[in-house]
Amino acid sequence: MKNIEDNKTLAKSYEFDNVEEKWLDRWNEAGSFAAKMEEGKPSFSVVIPPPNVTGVLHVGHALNNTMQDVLVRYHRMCGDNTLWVPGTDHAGIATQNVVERQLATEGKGRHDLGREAFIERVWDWRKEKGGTIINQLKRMGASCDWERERFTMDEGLSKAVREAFVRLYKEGLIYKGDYIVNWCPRCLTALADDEVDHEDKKGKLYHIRYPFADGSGDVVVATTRPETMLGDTGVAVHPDDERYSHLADVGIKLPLTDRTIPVVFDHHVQKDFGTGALKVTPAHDRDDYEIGLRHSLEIMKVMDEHGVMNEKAGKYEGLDRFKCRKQIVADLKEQGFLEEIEDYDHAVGQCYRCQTVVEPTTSLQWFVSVKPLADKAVEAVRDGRMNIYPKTWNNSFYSWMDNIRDWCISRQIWWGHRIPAWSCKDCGELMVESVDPDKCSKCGSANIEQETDVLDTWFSSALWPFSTMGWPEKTKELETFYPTSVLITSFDILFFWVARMMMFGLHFMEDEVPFKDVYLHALVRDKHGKKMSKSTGNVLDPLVVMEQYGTDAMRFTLTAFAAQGREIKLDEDRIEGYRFFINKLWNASRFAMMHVADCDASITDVVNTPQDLPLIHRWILSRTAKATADVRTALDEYRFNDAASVIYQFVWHEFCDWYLEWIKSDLFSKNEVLQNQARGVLLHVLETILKLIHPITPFVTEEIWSVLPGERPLLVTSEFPTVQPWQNEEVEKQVELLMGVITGIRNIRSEADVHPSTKIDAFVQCADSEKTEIIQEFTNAISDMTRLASLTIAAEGDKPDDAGTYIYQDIEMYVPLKGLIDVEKEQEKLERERSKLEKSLKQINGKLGNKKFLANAPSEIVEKEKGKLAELEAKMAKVEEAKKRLAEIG
RNA sequence: AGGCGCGUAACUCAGCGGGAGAGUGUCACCUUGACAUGGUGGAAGUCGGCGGUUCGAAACCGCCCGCGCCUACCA
Repeated sequence: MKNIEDNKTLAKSYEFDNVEEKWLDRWNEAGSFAAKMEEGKPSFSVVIPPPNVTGVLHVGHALNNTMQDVLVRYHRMCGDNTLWVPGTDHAGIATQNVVERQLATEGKGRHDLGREAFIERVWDWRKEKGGTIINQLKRMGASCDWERERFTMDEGLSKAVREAFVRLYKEGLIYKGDYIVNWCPRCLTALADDEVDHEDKKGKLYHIRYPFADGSGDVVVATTRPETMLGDTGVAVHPDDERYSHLADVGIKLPLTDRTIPVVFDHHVQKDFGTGALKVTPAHDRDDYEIGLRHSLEIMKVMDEHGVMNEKAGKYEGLDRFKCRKQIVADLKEQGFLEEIEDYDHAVGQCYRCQTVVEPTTSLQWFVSVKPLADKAVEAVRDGRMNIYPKTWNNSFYSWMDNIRDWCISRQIWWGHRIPAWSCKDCGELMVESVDPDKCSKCGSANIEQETDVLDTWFSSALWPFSTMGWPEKTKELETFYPTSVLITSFDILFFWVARMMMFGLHFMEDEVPFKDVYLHALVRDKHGKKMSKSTGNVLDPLVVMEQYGTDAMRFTLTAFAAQGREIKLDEDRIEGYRFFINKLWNASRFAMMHVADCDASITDVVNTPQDLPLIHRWILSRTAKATADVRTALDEYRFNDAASVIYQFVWHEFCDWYLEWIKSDLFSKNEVLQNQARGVLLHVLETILKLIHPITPFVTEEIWSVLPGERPLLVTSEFPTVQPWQNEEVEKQVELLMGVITGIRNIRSEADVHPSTKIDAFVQCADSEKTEIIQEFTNAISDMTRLASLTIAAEGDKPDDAGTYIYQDIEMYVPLKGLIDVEKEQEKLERERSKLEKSLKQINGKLGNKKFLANAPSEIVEKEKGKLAELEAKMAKVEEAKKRLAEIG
C-alpha cells in the first residue's frame, strides 16, 4: 500500500485547469478525432449545426455540442466508423452587418468600397475573427474531425451551391417572379417569412370614410397604415354581407386621389370586424395581394425600396412612409374623411437582423417551388425513414410543411453566394449555367450581366449534410457516412433549417434522407424559466462556467438536464453539485490508486471467474453490468439525462458508498488472495466506470485513466464496455439484506447519539434461518461498517429491556444501551413506524381482499403483493413486540 | 383564434398504468487509513383542482384554474 502523502500521481482534489489543455493537445496530436473509414464497420456520422461565423459560444451551443459529443465519443469507443463534421455558416445578413458596422466607425459605407472590395473586407474579417466560435467548441472538448472543418462559402461548398441551383432551375423548381415579399428598407433586401419577427406594438386604428362614386353614400374602412391607401385598388367585402350587396357595380371614390376603385367580394373579409369593409392594397400587404390576385386588381406600388413614397403617391412623393402617414391623417381630417382614431395594439413585422419595420412589397425575386419537395419530406417522416425526437414535434412539422409557401431565396446583399444567372442586355435571354457564360446563348451578344442578388444563407446550409462530404462529387465520405445518423439541433430551427435539409437531401441524394434521426433539444433558460438575455442580466456564459467549475462539470450538468422537453431551466447550483461529483470520482480513483498503483494490469483477470469471488465483488460486478446496460440503452435512445443519472447513482452511491467501504478490510488484509481479488475487481470496475463516463466528462476520465497501472492507449479511443453476464439476482438480494442490517445498526447508533468512535455490542434476531446464516457469515463486514465490538445472533426473547431497536423486514437489530435510551423518543419512533406499516397493510389487504383485483391483475403482480404482505406483517409483529417491551420499562 | 407544452418535497427537475424519486437546501451527529468538494442518520409531498376510465391512476380521458411558448390574414 502506498502512503497517501507519497502518492504523487493524483492531487488531493481535481484541478481541471492544466488537465483540460493537456488532453486537448494530446488528442489532437494523436489524431483521435479523425474519421476512419474501415471496411465492414458500422458508420456513425453527425454534421454540426454550423454556428454563425459571427457567433460567440452561448449556453445553447454548449448544450447542443455536448449532446453531439456524447454520442460521437460513445460511438467512436464502440468501434464505429465515426465522423463529426464541424464548420461555420457565412450568415449573410448578420455578417454583412457586422462588417458594415466596422466600416461605419471609419465613416464609410459599403458602397464607398464597392462590391468586390467589400467582399474582400468580409473575408479579412472572417480570417481575423471568424475562428472564435470554433476555438470555443474545441475548448469544450468537442471531438469533431477538425481537419474537415467546412465553411458555407468555401470553394467546395460554393460549388455545391451552384450545382444545386442550376439543377433546380433546369428542373423548373426555381423561378424568378414579381411577388410580394417582406422587404427590409434598411438592409435593402427581401427577407424570408421566418426572418421576420413579430412584436406587439401600440398603434392606432384609423377609420376612414370612403365615399361611393355615385355619391349615394359611403363606407368606412379601418387601417393601421393609412399611407397605404394611396395604393388602394379596391375595397373588399364579404359576399354574404347584405349591407354591401348592392355595391357590385358602384365604385368607390378614393379620397385624396382622383381614382375610382371597384368593390370586390371576397370570403377573406371578416363581416364582424369594424364595418366589414376592407381596403385592398395589393402592393403593400400580403393578404391584400392575394385578394388582388383573385379579383385581378391592379398592383400599385407607392413606395420605393427605402420606404419612401414614390411618384405614384402624387403630392406625397418623397415623404418617408411614417411621415407620410402623419400627413395623410392630417389631410383626411381636414377634408372630413377621418371618422375616428382608436388606440390599437397589433403585431408589427420587423427585420430579425436590424429590427426595422418590414414593408411588405412586390419585387422581382427568385423562388424555390417547395411544395413537391415538402411532400417528399413529409412522406419520409410519415413512413419512418426519418424519425423526429421527441415525436411530439411531428404534428407541428406536418402542419408547417402542408402550409408551406414558396421560398424566396434571393437577397439583395453582397455577402453570400451570388446567383449564377446572367441576362443578355440585348435580347433579354436569361442564362443559368454551372460554367460562367461569356456570351448570350441565344443572340451571341457579349453584352451580358450577372444577377447581383445573392442566395439566402439557408440555401447553402440546406445542402450541409452532403455538401460537406464533397457533393456533387461521388466521394468515399458520402458512401460511408451519408445518410448521417442523427441531427441534433434546437427546435427553433426545425423549419428554417431542418426541413430544408430534408427537402434538399431527398432531392439531390436520390431520395436518400439526410439523417435517420432528428433530435430536437430544448432551449436553455434561467432557473426561473426566463429567456436568457443580456438586458435581463441572467445570461450564463459557458466560458465563465468552464473557468469556474471546469468543462466536465458543465458537460455533465447539461447532459443531466437534457431531458426530452421544450425547455431546460438551468440552475447554477446544479453545476456545483456535479463538480462535486467529479471530485468524488477523482478521490475514489485516488483511493484505488493507493492499492493498485504498483500492480500489474493483469490483476483484473479475476473478474473472468466471478463465481470464485467473495459476495461483495460479485455484487459490484452485477451492478456494473446493470449500469453498463442502462447507460448503453439510454444513449441509444437519446435519453441523455438517464445516462447521466445512472452513472451518478452507480458511481457515488453504489461504488463509493458501499463497495469501497466494504472492501477496505480486504485491501488492508494480510490475506493475499483476498487482497488481490479486491485489487483486481476494484481496478476493473474503475476502468469500466471511466469508460462509461468518458463521453460525458472526457477530461477527468482521460486524466485518471492515464495514471492507472500498465501501458494503456488513450481512453478516448478505448473500447466502450459491453454488458457482461454478471447480473445476479441472488447476490444482489443477499447484499441488500446485509445493507439493511448495516443501515439498521447505524440508525440505532445515530438515534441514541452514540459517538462514532465508540465500539458497541449489537444483536440480530431473525426467525428465518437462511437470512440468519448470511448475517452470520458476514459478521465481520457488518461490524467493520458499523463499528461494533461484537455482533451476536440472538435467540428469540433474549432481548434486554434497555436496548435501541431497529427493524428491517423480519429482522430485528438491537443494541443494549444502559441508561442511554430515551424511552419516549424510542416509543415515538416505533409508533411512526407502526402507523406507516398500518397504512401500507391496509392498502395491501384492501387489494388482496378485492376479488376483482385477484381476477384481473396479472398473476405476478398478485404474487408480488402477497410477498409484500408477508414481509409487512412480519415487520409489524416485530414492531409491536418492541413497543410492548418498551412500554414495560417505561 | 388555433396549435404545442408545463404545473410532483423549500428550490431545480426525473418518473408517465402496479409499493412517491434525484440533486441542491434543511436538521442532528461526526475530521473513522480517497474525498468536509466528505461520511452517517433524519425531517420534508392530499404528484394544480374536480370528474371519468380501470381490479389499480402522479401517470390515460374530459372539464376547470394557473403559467409558458409557437403559429395566424381580425385590416
